[in-house]
Amino acid sequence: MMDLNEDAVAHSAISDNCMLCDRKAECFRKLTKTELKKFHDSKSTVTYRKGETIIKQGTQFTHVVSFNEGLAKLVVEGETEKNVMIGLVKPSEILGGPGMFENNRYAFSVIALTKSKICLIDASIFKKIIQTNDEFAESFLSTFSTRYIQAINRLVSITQKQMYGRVAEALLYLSDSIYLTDEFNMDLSRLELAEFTGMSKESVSRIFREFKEDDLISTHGRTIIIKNKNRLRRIYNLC
DNA sequence: GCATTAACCACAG
DNA sequence: CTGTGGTTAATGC
Repeated sequence: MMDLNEDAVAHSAISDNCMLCDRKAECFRKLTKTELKKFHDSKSTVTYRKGETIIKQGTQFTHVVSFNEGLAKLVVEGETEKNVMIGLVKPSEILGGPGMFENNRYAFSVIALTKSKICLIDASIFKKIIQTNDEFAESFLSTFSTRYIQAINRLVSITQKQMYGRVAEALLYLSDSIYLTDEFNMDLSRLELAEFTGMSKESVSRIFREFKEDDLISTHGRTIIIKNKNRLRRIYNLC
């Protein structure tokens, strides 16, 4: 697994050449030179700005996405105006998902939260290599499964936990799985935190205020400092 | 009944 | 977009 600390970022390189690129998703490291060249010859590299839609739910499944730089949210668009956020996406992960084998439509949307760089890979070539290279297939299945489990966990949290537990969960997720530090710049708006926790944005605000009053966290602008992670964990487990 | 949980609304910054 | 206060409805002692 690649980490996000400054050193790693500074020393890793996105290359236009797939063979040299340090940022490609894990499964591509299992490929032979010939296979990798097939991807290289057909891929396109794209940069998205904050707020741009990288994958739109419901559209034709034409490409698999290698997410190589930035931060994005993975959301399911429901019947109402509100989205449900399954989780965040950071480098380097392969994004495709269930639609590729099911109805040939993307099952969710992916939206950039910061400037992001990705590679678009032809889905038919991707599927072909899944059939011929089992190590590649297994590696892909592994990240696929991680998302699947995450989606199930979101479902359980949103239906069974109460608000304090869900906000604590969001903070722990950001700190432990995304930013890998207890002090970070919050890239999610209150509305997006509401999408993640399945709450109203007002309730998110209220609980943030209470967490600040209880000295569990502090904020300076968009910076969040987690001051008492053990108590947050307790709240997550109990509520 | 009364307390708790949490969404919706209105409004100010 | 963010934060607050008031209102309201459902659920649980």
